[in-house]
Amino acid sequence: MKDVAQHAGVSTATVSRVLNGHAAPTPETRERVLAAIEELGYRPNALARSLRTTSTQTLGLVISDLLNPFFAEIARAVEDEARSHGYCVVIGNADESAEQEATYVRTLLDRRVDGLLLCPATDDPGLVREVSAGGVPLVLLDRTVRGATCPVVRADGSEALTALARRLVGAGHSRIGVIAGPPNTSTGRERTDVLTGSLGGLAQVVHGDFRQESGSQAAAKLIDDGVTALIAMDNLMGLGALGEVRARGLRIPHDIAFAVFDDQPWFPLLDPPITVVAQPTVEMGRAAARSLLALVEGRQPDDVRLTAKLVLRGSLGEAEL
Amino acid sequence: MKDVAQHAGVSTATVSRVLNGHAAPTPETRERVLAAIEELGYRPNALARSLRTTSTQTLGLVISDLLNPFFAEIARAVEDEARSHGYCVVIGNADESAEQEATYVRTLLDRRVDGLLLCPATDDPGLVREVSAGGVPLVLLDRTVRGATCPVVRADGSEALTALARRLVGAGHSRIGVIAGPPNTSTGRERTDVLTGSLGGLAQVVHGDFRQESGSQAAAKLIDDGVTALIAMDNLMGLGALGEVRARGLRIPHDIAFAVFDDQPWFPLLDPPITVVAQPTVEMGRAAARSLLALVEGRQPDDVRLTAKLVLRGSLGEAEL
DNA sequence: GATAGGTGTGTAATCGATTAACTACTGCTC
DNA sequence: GAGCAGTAGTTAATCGATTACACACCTATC
Repeated sequence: MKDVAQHAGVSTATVSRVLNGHAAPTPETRERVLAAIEELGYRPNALARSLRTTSTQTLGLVISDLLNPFFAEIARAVEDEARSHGYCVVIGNADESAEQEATYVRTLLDRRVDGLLLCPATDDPGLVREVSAGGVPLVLLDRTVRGATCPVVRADGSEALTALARRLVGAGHSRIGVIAGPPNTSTGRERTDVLTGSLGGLAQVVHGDFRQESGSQAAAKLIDDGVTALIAMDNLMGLGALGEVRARGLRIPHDIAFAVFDDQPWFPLLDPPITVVAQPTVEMGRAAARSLLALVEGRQPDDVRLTAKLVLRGSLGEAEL
Repeated sequence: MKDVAQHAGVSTATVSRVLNGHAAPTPETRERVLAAIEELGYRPNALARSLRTTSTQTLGLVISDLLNPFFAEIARAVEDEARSHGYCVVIGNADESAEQEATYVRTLLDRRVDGLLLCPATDDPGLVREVSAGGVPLVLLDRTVRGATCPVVRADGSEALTALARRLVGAGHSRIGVIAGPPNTSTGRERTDVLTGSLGGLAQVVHGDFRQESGSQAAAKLIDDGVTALIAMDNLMGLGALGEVRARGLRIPHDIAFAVFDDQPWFPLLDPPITVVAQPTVEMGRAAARSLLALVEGRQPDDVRLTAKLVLRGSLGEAEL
């Protein structure tokens, strides 16, 4: 910057003003400065700028698993929305580990992100409190924590799950296997509660960890127990469960009815196509980014609750008639 | 930091020394400083530190599309490897747009990432030159550019593709549809060249853009042209093509043979499971991160060329016998 | 007991921007 | 022509760390 100033025969203050479109400079001075910048190929140092202004134009996003297409899609949407507002997104991968999550959150805070988007790995409010105490804008995404005091953006699957349950019961299923998420995550617990609630005593629950492997194990156990329907509470566990079903040569929906919470582009390609509860992932991501940006700008956004929809495709068999 | 120093009755220099495990401080002083840090909940400002040290402990990763599981997996691997070396990764989404790619690269440079990992959207070397001119360590990933002078990490699919071609020809296919990537990307061109080379005049090529939609369109055109086999050059176009095949009620492999470059966890679940050329994505990501870190540390890593493998699963029909 | 060599800390410059406060100049009014 | 307003640009403090250099003190040595 000093070089540019010298080159243009002005002070660094003037260069800075030109750069930031500030009040003062004469068109003529402006030209000179811009020419010098061009000539020297000068680019301002964002670190120095941020240090001075205490704004990094950066949002942090900590998610559980980038490999999970659900989160990848969310990340993509967040990034899109943020960029359109001139913000960058730094993504942190927590790997469903509370410890790694905390590490990442702290790293991002150390780097002075302007705001933080968090898909908490557990419903323990400790980390959330820590962030709030630091005065950094925080929005929770997809999952919440106990006694959260910050805005939350999530999908509500109750209606869709209730409808799904009603159909299965109506079609005469009496042993229904639920591959649930971890009970210490809000989504894991809530979805399962809704489902078991509307299934009465017909539900048989096995908890997984939102990963493929746990899905196949849970499916194996439930099939051994003689369930006639399987519902996986997230797409990765669904993938695992599907593998197990195939491995045993069971036909969907003839031998077993099947549904997954969370849609994927390849579900319609299966034979039969898989019935799902589809979450509005892109909208969730965008809404979360918008809420966070509002918070960063000093406004107080409301919680956002988008509704998930039941998409019938045939894998439930006669329950869909 | 000043507060901590005051609290511990020392100077900021001493605090800094304690923080960085430097030579000097007495165990006793150390204790006092650490206690003060603890008490005040002090966390150092990474921006200030980076400004001073000119090291951000951050790598930049610019990829074409986070929604493409291939890149998501790579991103994940890069992040993993980087973290294990104490580095953060900032991910930028270029959306297969050269312009957005350039914007992102510049943003990352402005933020003084210690190194940059790039999956170039086109094979135009302009951007790469710009980065190199800035003296920032750069490694290309998956794709290269014309006359690249920096290390490149990629998968070599020639052998697998040649084997695939031989099988199809051997099984008597005489019109083979190739859904190719954009000709202005190195992967798009190379894979197609290898394939058409070994297919002699039997190949019929339609170019897509590595997205699902272009895959279905290309498939439609090729099927209309009467091909008896389809090969998609990336998983998203494969997804699109598969949709088109299904929509027309064609059976694989009976009516049409099918293969995809790039494996996905759900390919084995299709009926029949899809034959693929599997790239070692995780290894690519890790290798790229390692190469970049080597470069950052002043060493000169070699290019890395990992081999992709043909995985036969049944979607080629008699070509697999 | 003066000198040299070590050790542990403090002082202050520095990284590269932003910006409040100030100065210098121009032009206008009475 | 003195006074005032307004404009364009400069000077220097500041953000929060790191670190070269200086300093004070202690111990060995001759």
